[in-house]
Amino acid sequence: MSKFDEEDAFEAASLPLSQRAMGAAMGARATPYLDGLNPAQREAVETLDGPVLMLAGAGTGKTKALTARIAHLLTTGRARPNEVLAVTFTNKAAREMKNRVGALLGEAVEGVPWLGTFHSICVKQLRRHAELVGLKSNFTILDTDDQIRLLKQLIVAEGIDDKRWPARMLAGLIDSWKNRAWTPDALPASEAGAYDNKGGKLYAQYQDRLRTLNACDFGDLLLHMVTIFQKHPDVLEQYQRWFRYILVDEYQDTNVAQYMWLRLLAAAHRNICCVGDDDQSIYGWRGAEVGNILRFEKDFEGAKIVKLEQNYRSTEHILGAASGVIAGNKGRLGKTLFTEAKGGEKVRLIGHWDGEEEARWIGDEIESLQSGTRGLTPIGLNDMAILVRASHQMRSFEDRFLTIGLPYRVIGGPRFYERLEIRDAMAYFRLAVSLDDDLAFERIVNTPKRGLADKSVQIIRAAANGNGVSLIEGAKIAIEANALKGKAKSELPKLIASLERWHGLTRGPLRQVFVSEAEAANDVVERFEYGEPDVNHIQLAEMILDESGYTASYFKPEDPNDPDAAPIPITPEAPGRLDNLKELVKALEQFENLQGFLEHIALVMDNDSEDATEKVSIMTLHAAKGLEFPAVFLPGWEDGLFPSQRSMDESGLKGLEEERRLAYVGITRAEELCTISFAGNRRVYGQWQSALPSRFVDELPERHVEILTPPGLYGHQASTVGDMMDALGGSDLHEAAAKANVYNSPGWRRLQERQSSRGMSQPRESKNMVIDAQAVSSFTVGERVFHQKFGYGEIMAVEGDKLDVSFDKAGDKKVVGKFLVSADSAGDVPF
DNA sequence: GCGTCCAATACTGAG
DNA sequence: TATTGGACGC
Repeated sequence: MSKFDEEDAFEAASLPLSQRAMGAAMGARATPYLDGLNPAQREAVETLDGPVLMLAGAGTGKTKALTARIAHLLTTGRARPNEVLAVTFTNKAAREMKNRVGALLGEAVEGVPWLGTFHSICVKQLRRHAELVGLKSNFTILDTDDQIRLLKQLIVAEGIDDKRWPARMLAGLIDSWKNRAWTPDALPASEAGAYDNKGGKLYAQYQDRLRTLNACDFGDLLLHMVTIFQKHPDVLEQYQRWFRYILVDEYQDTNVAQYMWLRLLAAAHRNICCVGDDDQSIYGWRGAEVGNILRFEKDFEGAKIVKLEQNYRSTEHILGAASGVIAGNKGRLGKTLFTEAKGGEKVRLIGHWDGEEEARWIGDEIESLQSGTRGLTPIGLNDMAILVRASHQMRSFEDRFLTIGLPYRVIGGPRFYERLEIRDAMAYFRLAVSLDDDLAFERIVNTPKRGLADKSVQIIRAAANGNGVSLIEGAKIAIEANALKGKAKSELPKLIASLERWHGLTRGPLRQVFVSEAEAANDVVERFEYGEPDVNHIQLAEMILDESGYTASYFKPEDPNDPDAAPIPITPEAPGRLDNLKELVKALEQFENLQGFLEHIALVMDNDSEDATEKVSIMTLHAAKGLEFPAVFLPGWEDGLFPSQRSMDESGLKGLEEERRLAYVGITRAEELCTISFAGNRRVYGQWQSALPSRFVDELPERHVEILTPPGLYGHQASTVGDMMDALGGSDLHEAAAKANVYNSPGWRRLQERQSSRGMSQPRESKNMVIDAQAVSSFTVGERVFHQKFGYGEIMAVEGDKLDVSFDKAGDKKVVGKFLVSADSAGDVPF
């Protein structure tokens, strides 16, 4: 938003009431957005004054209610668009809400300018008041990577062994302190002692350092605003008058800092409407306090509580399964979701031998759903999603889908701006905008390589520190003092000259402009502004990437003697990096200048590219919150993976309950078809590990679940591996062995137990196909064996189920017996 | 100062 | 297994 819009907004807040009433009269329009709301939703929409807590279960139309509420505020003239503050957690949610408000209101009313994430709104505010916390309004926002580099410098300077005390750990601590709105001086003694007793000290140093760098991290955005509101009541009052109506999405995910920020803003008028679902609180690990939602009534006395309990999203079975799982949690606010939808498919459950098998099966399943075999209506790829617990699970799906040519998109993978080349390019842009951005300077001073490595940087840094100036000024001093040698001596002046030239091109010539009467009254005598620059920011960006030699550094000339020969990439990923840089430059088109762009990148830019082609979505359960799909796959339901071992170790029962909510979120994303799966074995760090099915599997109510049989074994009689291979019609031993052992995995046995206890039909002849456990796991020293991955080998030693095997090709390994097949029983199958 | 090799480490998760 | 960072050699 431009400066002028902001001024407008301030004026709006101070409009006389009579004029507002006039606006209301003129704005008395039809209210079509109220049609189709159920009584609860309608109540939530129409209760405009005073605190409202909307407890909205999954799929109960909460976004609909929220957007209708905004439309209602505006249409009835209660508020002008700039008097409404609407906060979300993710960019995606903000975008969605913007679109929907726009659609409800048509062209009639401009969207709500103060609709955004906590972070983006805080940046806007902090730019206005930066000086109150010792920053300039053009401060830079550091991402996690910058943050860790900076911390590392401080840690090393303190003489701490950063091996034993990693910077990441400190970053995590500081982040959690900021989430709880603890500034260094307010840090409880119990916390300050963390990190080898130096946590508090380093936190203070870090904040000082950020201030001198004119920078802040994500956590600071909120923390600084809370500090400002607390120390400068006049500023707070301004915003309280300004934001007459506040709406908050996903309230269950607010951390203490966000909660304080909201409470301060709403304290005067109390027109705050929070929407949340305690059952979907899945961000405890980053400081979210479910307590915030539980104590809403206490904080805002007389709050109206509206429960949205009718689910419009999922079938009866899906809802039943989700409710069954979440019922295992204690201390819920207690909502009872219901649906009028009847019938539909049960939640499907299937066990697999390993993660690859699971990926294969899901790939096949997606293809058959897509083509509508099995008499079902075809489902488009856009309507299917795979939701995983941890991002590393995505890999097996990507691999598989690439081999079968199934189009997919990964949502929320490594963010666009976190990529190496984007960060490098951004560092150049940051320097062009502000020459004293030391972090950016350090990043690119020797990128591409120009002979300015550690030693030169140390000299520059010493010169800068010694004179209390920025690195670029320090560099100039170092040059003056002739402190540099070799290549550095010639390259550094060139770099500085380029940077200064680019900086000069970010703006036009300085010229005197007219002083308004208002300014004159405030003793402004004269005023200068920069004119239009000679080159626009897009040309400038291209110029920087080109002249710095950055783009060229990814390529080498095919033929050094022929200048026209096509350059060839130095690494295989170079062309991709170049594409990303092009995309970066293209994104610049939407902005007026580099500065505006830099902010957008840091805070908003994600890589959910709106792509026209149909694709299956792959994402984490966290990223899936707020989304819905007709068909959802939930793989990897294994204890340790989901629920995550780490979560349980760190937070015990609390952690387990959060995992359970995550399961609830996952199941409730599905509209029609929900398929849960687990694998008995999975590669972790390249090592095979076996696991039991998730305890959440056992919590699924049986009447809502259908158990599927793994493929390939229907109706065949087989008693040996060889027979089975014949039965499978394949000569692939790997596959046959894998299939056979499905029936040995604990998960499979548990499935079977469940089936037989309910008197359900078992997969035919499965008993016969179970390879005798003894045959699989008892080996003798000297025996020849075969392993899926390592090939043939000889048993050297046996310790319980762990075997030392000397493989012919792969060398000596320790493996678990169940991964081995006796070489004899493997037969003479050719490989 | 730069490149290469080896060892340690990582895989919860968002802005 | 993939990546990364530090030690080491040129």
